[in-house]
Amino acid sequence: MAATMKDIARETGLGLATISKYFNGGTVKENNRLLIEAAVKKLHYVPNEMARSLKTKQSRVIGVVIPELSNAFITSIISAMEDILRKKDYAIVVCDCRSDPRHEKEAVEFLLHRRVDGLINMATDPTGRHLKAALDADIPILLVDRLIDSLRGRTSAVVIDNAHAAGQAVRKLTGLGHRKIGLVLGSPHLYTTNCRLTGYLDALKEAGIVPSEGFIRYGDYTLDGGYQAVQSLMAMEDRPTALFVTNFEMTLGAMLALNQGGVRVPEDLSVIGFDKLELFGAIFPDLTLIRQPQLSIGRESANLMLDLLNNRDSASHRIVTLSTELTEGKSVRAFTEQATV
Amino acid sequence: MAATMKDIARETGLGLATISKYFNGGTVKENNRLLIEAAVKKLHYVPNEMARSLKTKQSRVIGVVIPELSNAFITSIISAMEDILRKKDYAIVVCDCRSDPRHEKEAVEFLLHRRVDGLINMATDPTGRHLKAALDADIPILLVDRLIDSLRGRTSAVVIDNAHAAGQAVRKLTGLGHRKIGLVLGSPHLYTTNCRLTGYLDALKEAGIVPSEGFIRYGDYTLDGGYQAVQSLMAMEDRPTALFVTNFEMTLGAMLALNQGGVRVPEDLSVIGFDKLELFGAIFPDLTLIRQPQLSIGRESANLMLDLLNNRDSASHRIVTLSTELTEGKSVRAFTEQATV
DNA sequence: TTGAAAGCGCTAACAC
DNA sequence: GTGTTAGCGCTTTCAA
Repeated sequence: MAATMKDIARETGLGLATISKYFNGGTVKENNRLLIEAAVKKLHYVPNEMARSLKTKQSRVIGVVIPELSNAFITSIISAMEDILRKKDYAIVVCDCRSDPRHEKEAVEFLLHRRVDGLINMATDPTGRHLKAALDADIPILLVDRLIDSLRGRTSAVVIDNAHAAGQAVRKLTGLGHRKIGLVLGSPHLYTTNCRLTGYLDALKEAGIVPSEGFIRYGDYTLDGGYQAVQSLMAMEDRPTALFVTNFEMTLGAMLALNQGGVRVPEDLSVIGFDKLELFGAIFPDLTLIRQPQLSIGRESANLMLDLLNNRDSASHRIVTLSTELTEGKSVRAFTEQATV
Repeated sequence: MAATMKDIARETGLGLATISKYFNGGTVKENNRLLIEAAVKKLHYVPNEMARSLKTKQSRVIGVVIPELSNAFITSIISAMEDILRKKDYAIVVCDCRSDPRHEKEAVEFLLHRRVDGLINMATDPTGRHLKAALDADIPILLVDRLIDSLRGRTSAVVIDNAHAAGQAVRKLTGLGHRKIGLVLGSPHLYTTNCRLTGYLDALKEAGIVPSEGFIRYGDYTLDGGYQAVQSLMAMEDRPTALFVTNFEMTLGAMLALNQGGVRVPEDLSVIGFDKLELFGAIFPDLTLIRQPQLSIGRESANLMLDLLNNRDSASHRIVTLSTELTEGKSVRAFTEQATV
């Protein structure tokens, strides 16, 4: 059905090689150029990228495996990546593995069959087993947001400085005199969870505060999890005077729990949230929060991948660490005795 | 580098065809099966989907062109689609055109080069010009959420009954005695905007109410647009007693404007919103709203596309219209004189 | 500048 | 059941 280069060769009376050269930016006699262009129009010729890929051994496709597509943090990163990659004529095929390691592994294999030139992964499986096949295939792998210990040196990565981010928040709070600081973390064992916990503990230590297990909750990075965590935190007899919540959804959940529980922010409780996504600003405009640079994460990832693709030989794996920012709002105030009433 | 079928043929001493048959589910002698499997393991053989595509003239890729990836309504549809498509071994490559018709056209061409087997499009360009090339290429096209008049009969589609949806909302309101009903629409000329407007007008007519231009606002389907629209609506001297907002983001914006403006819902104003997305339920749990079945939209789309792919011959284009649901909340009450104070 | 020809990795007749 | 072979649409030497 569809016209091929052969068709346009016949139509123009030229050889295949000439047509090919024309499409690849080679020099062709003016006259022949016109001929070719006319034939292309006439026959609705569309180059077949698959055939080309077979020959060049480059699919110009990057596989992207993520835990969840319906997550604003993730989609904003992907948008930024796609922008850059598509400009370089790379397509991305996104696989949402629903935070299921089994699906994740299948997704990687699926993409490998399709001969993606590279793989970008926001890993669900912290062991990195799902990437074994990709490692074998020797294509560049880029981890985003979450590092995998066992793969150190074998992949590149773009992450934020999680420990520092948590430290920023907690130091802000201790600086204001708070000593009982609640922490709402994501699922245990997740890379970001651990890092943020470390940052929290370090900052407390700095301030000479002995951490209390009771102030630490795991909220699964979900709205509901954050809601529950904060409810239980507020139900303590000796409850925290300040709170640091470590992702977007949980911060939302936390605020809802506080609103519903009649806890005033910052009068009764100082709160620092996480991730300034669009919706957020609108809903809780005055929240103090730690902002991750999603745009930069996406851009850096795309550029790093492009780099990796162009320097296949060198084992040039890098870890890019982006820093976060503390956005001042009005949800934090200095600790005073009365505040805890 | 990567092993090919030839390699595993050599390794096993079998013929190419046998290997191929093995991979395509043909019957192979038990002994040879074992041989092949061993060789696959040993050589890390991974089938090359591109070569296969070249031969079979099927890429098993569906292109998806959407206006915006960072939109929860859209991503929830895509997730549902991907689930089904991937089970049938189809990949989707998603292109986010940022609501820009030029990008949209480029995206379609980009996908056509890659020889996608089908195209799913939530159209930005209402003229449908961007799909011309795809029509020429004679691949199945499926419109989602937005119909394109000029393409009637040449594409399939999955949409909701927009007019009915708006009617449901407005009838609810008129049934409760409201006669001054504000309407916040998306961008003018968009398919859904028009349909929803029609539904609104029809329902008013039914109730014997003469529509007032002043009660109709265009909010661009954005949070900000909704916010502005509602602010201006509330600033009217003779303001509406009820409000229907026609998408998720704008409903959010509307609620924020109302909260900030000190307008009580439903005491001062009855409100019906749109799209029950996860976050929403948590933030405004008691909102009465029109719910679109995103999951079904995604599933129907995937299944319809699969169908189209399998019945290439028949001109079996269909439009599937899904219905919406009115979810009762507490943001609506009967009109009383005092209410408008 | 142009053309002929080989081959990328696979499938699908067809013959054995 | 299995092997031989001819392409799929393109790129890329190599000669002309």
